[in-house]
Amino acid sequence: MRSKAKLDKPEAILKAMLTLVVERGFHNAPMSVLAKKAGVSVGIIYHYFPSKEELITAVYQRVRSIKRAALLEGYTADSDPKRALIQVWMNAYGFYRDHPKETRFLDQYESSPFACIPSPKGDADPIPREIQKRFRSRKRGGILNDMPPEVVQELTFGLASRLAKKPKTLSRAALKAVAEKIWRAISED
Amino acid sequence: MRSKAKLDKPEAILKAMLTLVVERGFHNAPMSVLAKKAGVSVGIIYHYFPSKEELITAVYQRVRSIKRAALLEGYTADSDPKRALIQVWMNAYGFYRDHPKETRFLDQYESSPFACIPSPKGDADPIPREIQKRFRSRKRGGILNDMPPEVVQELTFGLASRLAKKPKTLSRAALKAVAEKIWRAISED
Amino acid sequence: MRSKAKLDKPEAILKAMLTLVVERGFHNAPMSVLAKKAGVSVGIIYHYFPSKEELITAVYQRVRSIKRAALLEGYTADSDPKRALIQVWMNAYGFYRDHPKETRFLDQYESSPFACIPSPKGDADPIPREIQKRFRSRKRGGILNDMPPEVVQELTFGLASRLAKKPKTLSRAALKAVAEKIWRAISED
Amino acid sequence: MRSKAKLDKPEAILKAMLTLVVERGFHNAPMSVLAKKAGVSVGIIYHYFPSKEELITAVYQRVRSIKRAALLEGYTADSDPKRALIQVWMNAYGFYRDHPKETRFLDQYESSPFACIPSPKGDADPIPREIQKRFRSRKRGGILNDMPPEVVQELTFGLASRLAKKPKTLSRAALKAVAEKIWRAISED
DNA sequence: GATGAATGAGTGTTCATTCAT
DNA sequence: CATGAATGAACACTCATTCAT
Repeated sequence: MRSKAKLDKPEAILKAMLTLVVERGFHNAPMSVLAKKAGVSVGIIYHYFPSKEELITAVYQRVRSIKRAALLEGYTADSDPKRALIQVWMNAYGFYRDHPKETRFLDQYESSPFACIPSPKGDADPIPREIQKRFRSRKRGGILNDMPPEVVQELTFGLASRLAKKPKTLSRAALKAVAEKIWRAISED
Repeated sequence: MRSKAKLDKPEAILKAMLTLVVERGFHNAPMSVLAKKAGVSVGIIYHYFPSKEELITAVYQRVRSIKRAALLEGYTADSDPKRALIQVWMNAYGFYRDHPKETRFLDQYESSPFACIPSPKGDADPIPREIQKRFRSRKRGGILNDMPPEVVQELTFGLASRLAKKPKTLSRAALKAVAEKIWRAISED
Repeated sequence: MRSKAKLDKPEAILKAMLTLVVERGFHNAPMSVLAKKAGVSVGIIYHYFPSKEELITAVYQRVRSIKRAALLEGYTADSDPKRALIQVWMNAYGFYRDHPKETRFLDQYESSPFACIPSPKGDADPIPREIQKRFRSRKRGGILNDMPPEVVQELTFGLASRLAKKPKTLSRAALKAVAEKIWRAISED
Repeated sequence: MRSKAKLDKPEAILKAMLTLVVERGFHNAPMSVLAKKAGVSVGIIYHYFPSKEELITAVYQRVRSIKRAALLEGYTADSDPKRALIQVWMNAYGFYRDHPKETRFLDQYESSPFACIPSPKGDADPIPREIQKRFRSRKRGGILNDMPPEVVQELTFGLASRLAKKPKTLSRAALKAVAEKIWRAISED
């Protein structure tokens, strides 16, 4: 049994690429630098990932799934809708706040011509189905008012994402206050 | 008097670069391709712009100033605040809707590590001073409630920008309705 | 008027590649070495040739056309058939003897998996039409006996090519003698 | 006793390399692909062969000895010279016809700069001594006319080799006819 | 014997930039 | 002003070879 911690190379490579892209952009992230940063040889990167492009896509998918998990933390289907919404909203803000690298990476990836084709069905930032179903307009069996769903999504997750990127950190109280306002805007007629 | 306005080469270069970057990303926008697209020689580009990087920065600044003008269209300092806000809000949505290339360029530029150092003071999407002054919390001599200014900005321009990028175009009526909600959220206590 | 001899770069590149391939083989003929040998930069090679593969193909086509011209030197349609054949035969031997590099290149190219697809119609070593027509079996309006045309071609050009590659140079007399034998073999019944 | 003759790994490696080189050329025949094709690991190849180059040389030597055996099949020292020659000639044609991969390999190997140094004395396609001795000019104690031995070899084995590569298969009768002509050319004065 | 992860020098190719014309 | 041939450092990627297991 090796106690050598068995450096997980693909893992190290993904992490190093995330950092590198955030620091220097897709271009300016040469494989040679990546290798050095990850503490591996150039060759081995190609053992685990078929190309730079696919490696970056892999980073993207990894980050997305981490994010998804973070958003849903503590969420239960049976809780009070308002509480649930606020919970997820705070999760979102927290994620972006606590994972600036992941956030910057997502932004960069999603606003580059890369991302256009590969994710045709999923939204760029999809709320998992279950939540989507619940937070619908009353007309359609949900609990919200008639605002278009795009607007709702932007008022919630989109807003959390953008606020989290601002240099100023909002206090827990301020966040709650905003969340309340948002809740009113999307639930009251 | 030459009517060949086409001979404005710097102009042609800037336009071509905008398109190229949107289509192919910063990388994958070689100067040789740019030259062809702009109908000029490679050499002349360097006559007008000292480097690729500065050329891209020039495109960025151009686009920003166009955008700024668009946002303020029809705005007058003496109009009713609510009307004014809604006016600007609609301008913003309209700009993003009608200038998808410019919008994509801005996104790409601002989420790339490029932008980090050069514009340290200016916000990524600043509302011109005059407006900023007016739309402040009542506490600070403005007309809004106590929400932090970042939140206000995101609820207005940020929201307009994100909605404009969605595939679905919102009707004038829907937009108005959203604008009303937003107004309430940022002005009522 | 430049007396600088205006080094013809594509020309220099083709020549250098011919030599390089003969000396070291397709593999082991790196573009960097080629550039040095041709006295140009790596980049300029790609200005004139889209890829290494196409460059090699260009060398091939060039060599083939030089060879063709050499084979036909001194040939006239109205001369005595036997004299004509012997003339061309001697030309062939002479070409291979005097152009060992070109010969080696052709061999290497034509026996590599490269060549398989690109020249589907032309034979690997086609005698120009006009000659082909003339040297046919009597049955088909020519002057030769019934040997299959493949055999005839191999007994003439093929043989010349192989003999020319042997280390020993054959005397003019010996060549004539062989040519006579061949003539008999393909013309007498 | 294991009937799994397949376990002969060196054998499998040699065979796989032969095929690989024919299909893709010396370059483009990576060891990793070879390993997969031969059903072995990369490491084990280096257990049996010191390097790629020596492995290819081993393939070459193997093919040559197979070919030699094929050429001599049915040959006996005491048979009629003309019959013997025709026999060997037909063997040669048959070998090339029936072993296209081996033939292509030999061609490729012998026309590459590989082959130049290692086999300086042996001809590219040597007739075993015994036969060489027999088929000499009468002057030198043999049975042929005065043609240089290179010519004789090319008129016999060389010709067979080239004809066998042509797409058209020659009938047994046609082959016999050609063989007769050749016999005359090299034996009659 | 046997494996295949790991290495890193080497390859073909691109592209920002320069400069003779 | 204007051109585009020319440069060469830098890049993504390959592959013969090694070696810990």
